[in-house]
This record gives sequence, C-alpha cells and structure tokens, in this order.
Amino acid sequence: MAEAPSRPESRYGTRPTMKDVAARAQVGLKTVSRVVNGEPGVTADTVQRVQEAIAALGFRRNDSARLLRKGRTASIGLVLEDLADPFYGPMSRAVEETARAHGTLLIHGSSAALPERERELVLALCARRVDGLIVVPAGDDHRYLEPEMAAGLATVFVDRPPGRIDADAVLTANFAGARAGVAHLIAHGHRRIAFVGDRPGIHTAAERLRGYHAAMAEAGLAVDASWVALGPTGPDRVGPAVRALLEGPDPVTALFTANNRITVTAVRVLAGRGLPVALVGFDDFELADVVSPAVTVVAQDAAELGRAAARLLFGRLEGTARAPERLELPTRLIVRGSGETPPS
Amino acid sequence: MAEAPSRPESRYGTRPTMKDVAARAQVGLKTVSRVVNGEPGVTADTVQRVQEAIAALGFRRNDSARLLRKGRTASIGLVLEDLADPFYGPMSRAVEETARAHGTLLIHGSSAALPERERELVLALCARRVDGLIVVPAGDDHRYLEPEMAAGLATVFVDRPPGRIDADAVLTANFAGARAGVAHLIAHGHRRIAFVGDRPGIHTAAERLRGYHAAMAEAGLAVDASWVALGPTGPDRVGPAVRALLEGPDPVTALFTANNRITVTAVRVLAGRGLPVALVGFDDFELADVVSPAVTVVAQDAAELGRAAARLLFGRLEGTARAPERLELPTRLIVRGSGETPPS
DNA sequence: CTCAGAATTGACAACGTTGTCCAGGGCCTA
DNA sequence: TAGGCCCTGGACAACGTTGTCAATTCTGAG
Repeated sequence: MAEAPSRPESRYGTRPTMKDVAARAQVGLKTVSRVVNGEPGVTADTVQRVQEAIAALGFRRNDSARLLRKGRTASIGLVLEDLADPFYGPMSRAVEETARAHGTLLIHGSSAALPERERELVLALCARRVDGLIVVPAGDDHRYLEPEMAAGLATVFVDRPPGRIDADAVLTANFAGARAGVAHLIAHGHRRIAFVGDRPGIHTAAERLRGYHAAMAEAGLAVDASWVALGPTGPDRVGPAVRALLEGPDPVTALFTANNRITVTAVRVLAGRGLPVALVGFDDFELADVVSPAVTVVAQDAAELGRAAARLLFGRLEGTARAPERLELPTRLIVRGSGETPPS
Repeated sequence: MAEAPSRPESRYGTRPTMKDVAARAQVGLKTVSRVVNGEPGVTADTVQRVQEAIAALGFRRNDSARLLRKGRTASIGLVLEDLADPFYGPMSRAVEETARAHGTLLIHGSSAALPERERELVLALCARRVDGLIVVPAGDDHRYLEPEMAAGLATVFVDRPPGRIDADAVLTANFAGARAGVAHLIAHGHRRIAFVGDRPGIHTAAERLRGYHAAMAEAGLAVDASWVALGPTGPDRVGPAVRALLEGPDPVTALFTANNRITVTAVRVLAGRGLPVALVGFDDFELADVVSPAVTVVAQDAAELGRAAARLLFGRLEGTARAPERLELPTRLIVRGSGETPPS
C-alpha cells in the first residue's frame, strides 16, 4: 500500500520551499534561510549556489509562514462603512500610505453601516492576528473587543467614538463645526434655518445636530420642530424632505445639510428651482466650487483623519502602553457663495 | 541556568492557544480543535468543558496558523492606482462584496501609478500567498508574474490589459466608447473637436485616442495636431491645455475629455467663461447632472468592472484550468446637455 | 605541526493549527 | 462471556519558516 502524505489540496500548486532549495543547492535548510534574509555568515560561494537554486526553482519565501514564526503579521485592518463613499477614499489612502511606510499591509473591510457586519469583520481580522485595527464604528457597543485589546491588539477608532469601551479615537470637531456653519447662516441674516441630517443614533449626526441647536440658541432663535429632518441619507428620503422644508406655508430660508450625501441631494433639488435658498453643508465635495451657486461648506479633512489614526496606531504598536487618547480635528469653513445668499 | 525558550517578542501579548485550552479543559489538543471547528465525534459533555475553557481564557483561533496548515490564505489582493480616485471606490467595493460572499478577505494596495511600486506590492502579496490577485496595471511588463502564475496564482487584470503575458482581463470598450462620444459631437455639427487625454503610454488613453481618430476619419474630418493635448491629468497641465485650445486664433468648438479628472478640470475652466463650448467626457462623475450645462458623458460601469473581475477570479480559483479570457464591457452615452451645444 | 579561536554550517525545535491514525472503552450479538 | 464494532479521545506529524546551539571546517600563530 502506498503511503498517503497528508498534503492538503493546495491553492497554489506546489510551490518550492526552502527545503527544496536546500536539497537542490546541497545545503542545509537554515543556510537557505540565511541567504534569503541576507544574514551574515555565509561564504560568497555558498550564497551563489543557493541563489542559483532559488532562481532555478522560482522560489519565493512564504511570508505567512515567516510571520507565524515571528509572532506578528505585519498587517493592519481597516474597517469602514463603505469604500465607495468618496469621504472614505482619501482616508483609506492616508492609512495605506502610513502603513506602507511601516512595511505593513492593509486589509480592508466595509461594514455597510451594519453593526453585526462590523463585528464579524473585526473579529475575522482579529482571528488573522492583524497587528492593529482602525475602525469607523457602525455599532455602538464595542465590548466584544475587550478580550482582544486586553491581549494586546492596538485599536484606533476614527470619525466616531467607540461604544462602551475606552480606546484611542480620532474625531472631527462635529459640534463646533456645525455650530460655526449655522452661525454663518445666522450672520447672513437667516432666522428660519433647517437642519437636514442623518439618523440621530449616529454619533457624528447627533453632534452636528447639537451644534445646530447651540448656534440657534446662542442667537436667541427658537427652533421649530418641523425644521429638523433626520433619517437615512439616500436621495429617496432627503429629496422629499428638502422639498417639504421649502414648500410649506412658512418655508425656511436656509438649509444646513449635515453630510456630503445630503448636501449633494439638496444641491440637486435646489438646482431644479428658481428661488435662491441659502445652503451650508457639512463635508466638502468635488465640484462644490463649480455648481451654481458654489456651495459653502464646513470641511473636514478626511485624509488627516486617516493619517492621525494611523500615526496613533503605529505609535501604540511601537511604543509602550499609554492611556487611550482622543484627538479632535478642527473643521474649516469654506465660503463659496451658497451660504451668503440673503434670506428671501 | 534558567532555560530560555525561543519565544520571539510577540505583537499580541501572549494569547492563549489550543494547547492552553486543552490543558485547562483536561482534554487532548485535537479535541479542542474539533470543538472549535464544530466537527462531530465529541460528547456533549466534553464540548461543554472545552467551551467553558475557551470562554474563561478568551481564546480565539489563530487563522493565520490555520490557513498555513490548510495551504490557502482565504485572502485576495487588489492592487490599483489610487484608492482616493472616485473611479476606484465602486470597483473596490464590488470586489470586496464578492470576496465577502466567498469568505475571503481583501488586501489592498495602491501603486500610485508607479510600475515599480506595482511590482513591489504584487510581489509582497504573492509572498503572503494570497489565493488570487486583481490588478489594475501601472506598468506595461508583467513577466515578473510568470513564475507566480505558473505556480498556480490566479490573476485578473482590470481596466488595462496585462503587458507581455497572457492572462484574464476585464476591460472597458474604450475605443468604441470614445468613438461614439466623438461621433455624438460630430452629429451635433462640430468639426473642430479637441481631444484632451492622458499620457498615450497608458492603454486606456491610447484606445480612447484611437476612438477619437476613428470617429473623425469616419466623418471625413482632418485632425489638426494642435487639437490633441496629451499628458498628466492634473489641473496644472489640463487647465492651461484647455484654455490654449479655446483661445487660439482658430479655436475648437468642442472638447472630448478622456477621463473623469480631465473632464472635471475642463468643467471648471468652462464655468469661468461665457462662451458655450460643447463637451463630452469619458467617465461619469457625481454632479455631472447638476453643473451647468449638465455634462454629457461616455459612462463606464466601474462597479461592474470590479464584479466581473472578481467573478472571473473566483471562477478560476474554484474551477479547473482554462485559457485566459478577455472581457470587454460596453459604455453608455449619457446625454445631458453639454454634448448637444451647437458650434458657435 | 599543533592547537586555539573564529567562521561557517546544519540539526532540531518551535510558531499554532489540522490530518491521520491508533487505543481504549462501551455496547450489542451470538 | 467472548468477539466485533462503533464511538470518543489523544499522540504525532506536518504546513514553511526562524531561533538556538552544537558540530565542523578553516585560519593563523606559536
């Protein structure tokens, strides 16, 4: 009876291993390892023999095995809501850039804003033993990460704070930014200002709404409940909501739209109407300067959000333990025209 | 002398292993493995003991080790130019979605359009033994992948064909799309039509240019060399180039812009001028319908590009060997106004 | 020519998991 | 009660690499 070696069916045919190289070069396994890693203590002659064998066999070191032995994976995980959202592009890019500088690969996952999927993805990444994790939270309870972090997993939350655990976080000054944006509208004479925002369960949405209320209160303006429209950010909801705000018996004269998707839908609706309505949006977006009127926005720096998070993460990976840190990045009001339209 | 075990400094503290769980549950190592993987042949009693130990220690299976043993990594690599480019967002998203459906993680890398970096990234992914690879090529010589593919690495190229090797590819009908776009301008009475494009070394750019020439030739129109402006797609180059086309003694009456970045810059330039100039752009972009006039575009479906590539990749991973395939996805002319402006 | 010391090399275990296979115990049947 | 079978559980090797350490060879000085 022939013996049946326990080689499981492999994805990648049969790739040569160091053992194969060693056999071919008539050399010990460890010597091959030394050559591959450029370690000293191998004669030029041996190096050449090994390198010839490597070339002949088309050997490439298996980093998965290597990193298992080394006890780290040289990879970090990034979990966000949706890669297709233009807000996350520059953020991912910045994280990736920093990772690259640290010789680290980036594993990517989109939660589609579903807490369950966020959890699933994060735990899958933990199982892979990523060295660190950057998360844009979808859920509001991250206690499931406690054992992982206790075991040494570095984690940084971005854009929204972690829920029910203490951890590093990099946030935008949502409250202050929204307040400034609304105050800008007030300064240009508006009194009846609507707030079109995301579901209030989302931290950023709640903070921006708080900023709106603060600005109104500071100006001594009462807020009519009908001026605040919260809900999903798809055009299906936002389009009708904006139209309703403008078509009532006593319409608002200005809109504060609380994120880029909402702003873009509002711009579409406004473009289809004659009357000029003032508009300030949270988040900058491409072509904000080209539509007419150009859109005044409270801009946040998505790339800097990613860079800061990555910096924090690698700091934690390289340094010693320290207390969780919370960074808040300022926003920038970009005046372009739509926010300076006087009330009609 | 105390013995010094060869435990390398680990990234993640000391996480419990199956061995630890086995010790605590007073059970063999393999039994723990069976419980963790839900394999049959373990009494309910033993299962419970093991599960208690798992919970008590906060054990989580190390998938890196698992996959090393299994001979696959359940991950695929995606290398593209720049995650921050809005064109790649939907594409990545589609790839990720498909990967998710196959229980596979996505490792991401941006080449920044540098062939050297593409190679570096791709080879790093090969060293990790990703099961498959989706590449938007930056370079034009991919022979370095030959040994990898011979060893069984599934590879699919997207958006641009591979260079000097034979492999799966999913492309857009660049030639046909550009020809249709330019023909559209010709049908609306234009004779002096400029082409503003990317560096001609890039396959998509060359194909679109070829489409432009074909449409002009089919209409019996001669092309003045000064109408063709090729180069980097940054605003620094494109802005002046567009202005030059419109300000000569004998200016063009229409522009065909060969990708989204160029189109957006052109829109900016045109927005700053009185004269209406016809414009058709390759690639759709957000707010193309809102700027004025709304921009007529030759749209390609980035998400479908990603989906098709992922489908091809997983087909290859699951199926038997087959000859490399080349898919070409059609474009769609979206008429919005800017392309129907008559010549002035 | 001999021997110390340095340089080179390789055998072996370990990283954390899974596949193979065998041992032991319980149960049923004859 | 003996024999056979099934069920459960565990020992061991293997995945492909690196760390440790001992064995071997080489060098040069005395």
